[in-house]
Amino acid sequence: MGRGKIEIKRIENSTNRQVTFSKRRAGILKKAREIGVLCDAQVGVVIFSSAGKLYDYCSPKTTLSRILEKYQTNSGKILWDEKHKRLSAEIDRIKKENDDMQIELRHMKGEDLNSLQPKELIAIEEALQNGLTNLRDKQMDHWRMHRRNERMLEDEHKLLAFRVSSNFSQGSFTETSMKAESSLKSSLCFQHQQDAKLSGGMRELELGYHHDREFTSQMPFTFRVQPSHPNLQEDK
Amino acid sequence: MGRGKIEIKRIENSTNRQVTFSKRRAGILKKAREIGVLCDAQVGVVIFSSAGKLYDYCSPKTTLSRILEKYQTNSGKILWDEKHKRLSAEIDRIKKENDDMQIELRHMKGEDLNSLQPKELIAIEEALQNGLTNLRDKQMDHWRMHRRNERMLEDEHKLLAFRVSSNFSQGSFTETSMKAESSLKSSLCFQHQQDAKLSGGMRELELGYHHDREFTSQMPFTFRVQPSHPNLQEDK
DNA sequence: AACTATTCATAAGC
DNA sequence: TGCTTATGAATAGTT
Repeated sequence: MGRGKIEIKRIENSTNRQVTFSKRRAGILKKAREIGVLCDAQVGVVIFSSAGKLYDYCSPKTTLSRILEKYQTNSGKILWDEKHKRLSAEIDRIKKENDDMQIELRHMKGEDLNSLQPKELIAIEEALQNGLTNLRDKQMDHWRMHRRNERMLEDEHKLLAFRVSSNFSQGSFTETSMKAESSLKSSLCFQHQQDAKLSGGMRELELGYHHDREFTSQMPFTFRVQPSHPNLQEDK
Repeated sequence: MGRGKIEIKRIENSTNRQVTFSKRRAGILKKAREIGVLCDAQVGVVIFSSAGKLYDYCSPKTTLSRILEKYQTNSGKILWDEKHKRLSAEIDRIKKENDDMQIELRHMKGEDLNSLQPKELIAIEEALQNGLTNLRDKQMDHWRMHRRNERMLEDEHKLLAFRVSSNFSQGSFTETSMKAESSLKSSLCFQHQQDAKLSGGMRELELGYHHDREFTSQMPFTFRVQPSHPNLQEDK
């Protein structure tokens, strides 16, 4: 389509090649635009001149990224770089891990058990039983800590009550009152408090329990016991 | 360039559009090939029809990947960024899901309970208890199925034994022996077998259990019972 | 799918 | 590069 027919082979004259490139490039991009409009197609074109200059076209309402993404899902060919491969591989890996855990979790909740063999059911039963044992141990720990803390506060309360009363009656601390206090200390399980002070943050943790008024009602009935001092007042 | 000039706008007639698409697509791909040869250019073309079908062209001696890589370094635009971000976001999302499940699973196994509040412990305890209940229901189902199958086989065995013995003693089935068999059938829990036959594939399933010699040893001790006929021989 | 009348793209020349 | 023009290619509408 020109003044003469040309053979389709590399144009050796560089100027000529450059001119032809410009004309044909414009032609292609125009055609690309046209087919997009006429036929409602999505087109992406990337052209590099022999000099390495870039020209491109992409249908409006989309991006090269999106077209290429679609290209990949559609063709199965992978255009992206190593990093993306790694990301995709990781997604696949995590998804699988996820599915496995989901299944295990369902099983632990007693769901979707139909496909399992008796042997597998036993394994799950053991896991549940084991979990329950561990959990109840932990609950027992909590409970003991709570009880110990309660006793400590009781002791402190008695000690303070003693100090206040001797202060009122004598006006100051005497050797006698100190001695009496010391004796009171050892008669109470005061050592608990010393232990707690040594273990730093533990103290706060334990006090935390005391302030949680819901605690007792939350204890499972298995561990709920009668208070040893039914008349002890809660501090307000 | 056809019988008449056309306006560059979407062709409404779908057949027409499809035909035009085919023609022009071929034209573009041909032009792409030609400019590559004539002008020593590198070309990549991706076209999606309105139906979503993919057509593409890429200069020989290269790949779309390489062209697009060059596109990115040359244009500064990063084609993958969008996709990359989405992948990373998805990874984060799945990982979080994963972690949550991991934690839940640990808790269900009675691990890592230290940071939990008593209230949370109770919730887990309930989940475990519930799981155990569901699981044991399922085990009970299995067990019942197994037992039923066992009974059926026992009955069949008795029936066959009866037939064989009357065959030997009388040489053929007499009315008397038929009557006796009928009476034997109703005295046995033969109805079970009839039920099973009605329910198609169930029979195979149940027989499967009988062949699983590990079954009994796998039953949790809670459901393991004494055989009702301790002297019944297993078939070898 | 083929045909063909037309329009379009473009090679060569300036 | 841009413009012109002759010519071959592409293709719209038809069969």
